[in-house]
Amino acid sequence: MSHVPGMIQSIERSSAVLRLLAAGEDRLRVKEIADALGLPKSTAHSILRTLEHVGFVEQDPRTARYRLGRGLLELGSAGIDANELRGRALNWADALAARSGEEVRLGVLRDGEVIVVHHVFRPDDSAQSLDTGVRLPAHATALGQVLLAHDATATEAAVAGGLDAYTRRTVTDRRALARALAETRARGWGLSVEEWRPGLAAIAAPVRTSGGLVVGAVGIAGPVERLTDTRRQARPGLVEHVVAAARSISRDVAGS
Amino acid sequence: MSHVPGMIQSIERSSAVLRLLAAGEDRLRVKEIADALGLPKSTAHSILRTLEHVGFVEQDPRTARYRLGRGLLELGSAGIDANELRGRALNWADALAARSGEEVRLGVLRDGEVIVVHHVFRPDDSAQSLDTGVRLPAHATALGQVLLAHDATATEAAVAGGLDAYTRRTVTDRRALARALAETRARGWGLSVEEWRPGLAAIAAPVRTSGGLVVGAVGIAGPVERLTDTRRQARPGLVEHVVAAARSISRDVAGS
DNA sequence: CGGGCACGTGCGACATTGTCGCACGCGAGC
DNA sequence: GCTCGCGTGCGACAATGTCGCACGTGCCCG
Repeated sequence: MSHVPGMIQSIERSSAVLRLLAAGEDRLRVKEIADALGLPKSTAHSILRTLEHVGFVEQDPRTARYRLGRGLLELGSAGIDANELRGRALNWADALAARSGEEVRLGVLRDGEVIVVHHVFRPDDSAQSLDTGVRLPAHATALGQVLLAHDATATEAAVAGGLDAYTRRTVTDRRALARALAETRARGWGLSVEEWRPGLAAIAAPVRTSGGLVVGAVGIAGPVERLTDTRRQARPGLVEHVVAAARSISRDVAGS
Repeated sequence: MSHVPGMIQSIERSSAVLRLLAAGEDRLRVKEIADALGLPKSTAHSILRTLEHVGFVEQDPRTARYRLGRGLLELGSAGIDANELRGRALNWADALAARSGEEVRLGVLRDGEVIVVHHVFRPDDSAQSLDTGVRLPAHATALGQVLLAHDATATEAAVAGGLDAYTRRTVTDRRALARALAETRARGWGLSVEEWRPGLAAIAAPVRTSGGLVVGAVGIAGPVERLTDTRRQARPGLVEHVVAAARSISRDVAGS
């Protein structure tokens, strides 16, 4: 563990810990980190405890292994919060509802659930209730699947907490969820067909910062027969509207 | 400046400095950082000097202002390096060359330039030279513009270092470059028409980690009349191939 | 089932290190 | 030219980081 006189040794050591965790795919234990850096176990533990406290490192309670924390990863994005996200998304969400003819939701991931931070009614006069502030299960909704697709930590927590069934089509199997999330990442948008409510489908796409981090998702929801074709695949025109709206919001967020 | 007993105070302070620099768009001076955190100027300076030494902070020598450093931003990309990126991209790049009928390049941003880490020849028998290892100007190439579009620090450095003209169509104006990069971000791929070499055009798309960070770009290059239509816009079929290849590579990177 | 071992955690003594006042040089503004 | 504000670095010393040790937990093996 190299130290240059005149530099603050404990800060040098903490940066070495962060680099070590970033360099490998495996999570590491206190002992492994201490050995790798040539530090006594107690010293390494003190550093990790502090890094955990400031959010730069996270420890899996089951395995006691450490990895980089969300607080560090978020340093690359300009700390955009839910209020700012809504402010940036307002007009685009209205436009999306008008174009798609469906209701629109904007959501963020908090404590393993989707929080709806903005909701636009379907443009017709049907009976609708305002959803803003509502929490939705991440694994059973298109918004949630888009957000989970780019947040491995939250996905693990969701799987560990159990994947509840809301309909007989809800994805409740860990491997099936992983497949759905991989597909969502690959095509750039998510689809949920009767996983949350019978008869309802939803399409969602990620909102990103200029650094590319996913900080929210925007989507439409409506009856299955309107959102999907006879093979229960998303209708391309609607996908295009959702993806375009997500991009527009992302552009606004990036300019902030 | 809050301190919790039992935590290493100097590490807490260094994390507060990093968060402060991440929170605002402006670079900050020693004095401003010290005042914002309620620390004596000398203490703040010691922390910044160490953070600079470990690469987590950089100081502009002309203005003495500090910003987050590349060493910190690279921690978020899970230490994926150029070799691993090439390994993940090999087969997809071959497939892209076959589908598009054009040559393919995979690039990463290093020291303000694009380094070609992988190059696939055009499937015909025309004369071609291997480009692997070559450095290309970031602002004048589609690969580079995609990478700059997601790296504000590198963009500023490029602008500060001067935007050289390679053809009469190269973007050399700061504002024009910002517009091109915003457009690249918004549509999810980049286009360069005779900006690097007369008669040549290129289309590129970003390769991302599972967290959404852009760690490379993949693209095709060929004669203008083949890559663009009569209005010098990218041909949609080719865009589709490039974007699909970037997604496939991203999926492989995310699974690593 | 019991014992041994490895590990993570936390306490506390004390040596070392981080803190921070001060001085100086530089640049900008008047 | 003078003044002021700032960044930088030196060095005294108080505070803090270091780290050995003890303990509890979980796992493995006989």
